[in-house]
Amino acid sequence: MSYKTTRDCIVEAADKLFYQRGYEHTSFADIADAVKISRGNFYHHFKTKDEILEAVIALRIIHTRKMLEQWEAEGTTPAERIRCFIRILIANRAKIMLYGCPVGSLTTELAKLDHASQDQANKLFTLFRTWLRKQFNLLGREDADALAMHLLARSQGVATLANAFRDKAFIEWEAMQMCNWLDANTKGTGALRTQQP
Amino acid sequence: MSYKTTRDCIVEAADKLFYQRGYEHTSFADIADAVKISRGNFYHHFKTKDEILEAVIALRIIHTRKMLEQWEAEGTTPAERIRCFIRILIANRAKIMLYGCPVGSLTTELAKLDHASQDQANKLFTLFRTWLRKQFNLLGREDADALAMHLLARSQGVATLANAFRDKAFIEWEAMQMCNWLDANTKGTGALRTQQP
DNA sequence: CACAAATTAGGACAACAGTCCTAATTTGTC
DNA sequence: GACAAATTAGGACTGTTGTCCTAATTTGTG
Repeated sequence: MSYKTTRDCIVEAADKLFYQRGYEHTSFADIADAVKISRGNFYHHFKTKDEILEAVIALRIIHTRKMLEQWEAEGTTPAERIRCFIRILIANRAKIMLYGCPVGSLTTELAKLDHASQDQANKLFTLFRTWLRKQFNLLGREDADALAMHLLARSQGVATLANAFRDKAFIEWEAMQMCNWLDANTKGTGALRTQQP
Repeated sequence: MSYKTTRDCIVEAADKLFYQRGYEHTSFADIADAVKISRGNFYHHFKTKDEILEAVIALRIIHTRKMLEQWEAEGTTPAERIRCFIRILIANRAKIMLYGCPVGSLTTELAKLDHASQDQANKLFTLFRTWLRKQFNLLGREDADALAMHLLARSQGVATLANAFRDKAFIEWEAMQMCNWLDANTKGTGALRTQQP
């Protein structure tokens, strides 16, 4: 079992291409070429391009959930978990410099297209937002949601500028600053260890 | 004199549509409809779509330069001038919620298209970066460029999230936080008045 | 007014997009 | 092995895109 189905291959290829080239600039033919199947076969699995986008977003949501759960397990303190979030900027810096943030660039594009899947794509942001808010809550912060949004915004801005300027050092510098900011906002409450959910 | 030429009308309409719908999602016909001219006339002024983009970017650069010069004149201190920059988030919040930041969303799109005008579009970012760096320099900060990039990144992030969540209060809150951050980084040097350039 | 230049209109053109159909092939089950 | 279901291939179709051509009209100049 667990052989990759054709459908899975399509979604994975579309996921990659939507990230690298954008949704609209990726054609059926592009995806079909990447998976090496015919366009006819394609249509058997997805009736419209919008359906592929939905599947791609659903896949990204699953991956994101999994990642957040892993951070939940890895991080021994809420602050350490939040640092996991900050570190993805470092880990993905090469791709970020080339294509920006997968979440931010998709939501921005769909907003301009006024696309029906806007809300679904925004759920990706909400996943991070809710998760971060939870961590800040565990740290006893009343303004947990504002802090979560603040951190999300900063990482988005870093991705946008790093993409424009192709600046690796900037990503690393700003990630460090975000960790410093986190420490400053964690002082006093940071020693708090949290139970497993 | 100073009647708007057809060319000017085209560039203005394209500027607006590129911002609202994105470059690729805006067609020749869309622009022609907006200006109410025929596609044939269109081609007389611009041989390719890329040429329109170049003209739009050139126009934006001019507008940006003008705006920065105005802030230079308005702001009595570098800190006050930087606050002018922060305040555009507030002033343009309605459009930002609908379409994001004109600079950020364009550079992100062109990066994905691997478009020839990427560098030109990035010049818009560089204009703000250089201007902000200059202000921080006048405040005696050795890390002026890092501070400029930091502020740019934060405003980009705010625009991206405000666009995704359609959250007006978030823009206002974050703009206030940026002003607070500015004050904290201006203390001691802030009283420094600067000469006109 | 005359005449050349610039501008405008309308449509032709090939390329490409997303969509959909039909026939061949493979797969799974009795 | 037989047969139904699922999958795949290849191409047709319709609309749209960017590009380009030609003819008509307007504009400016002597």
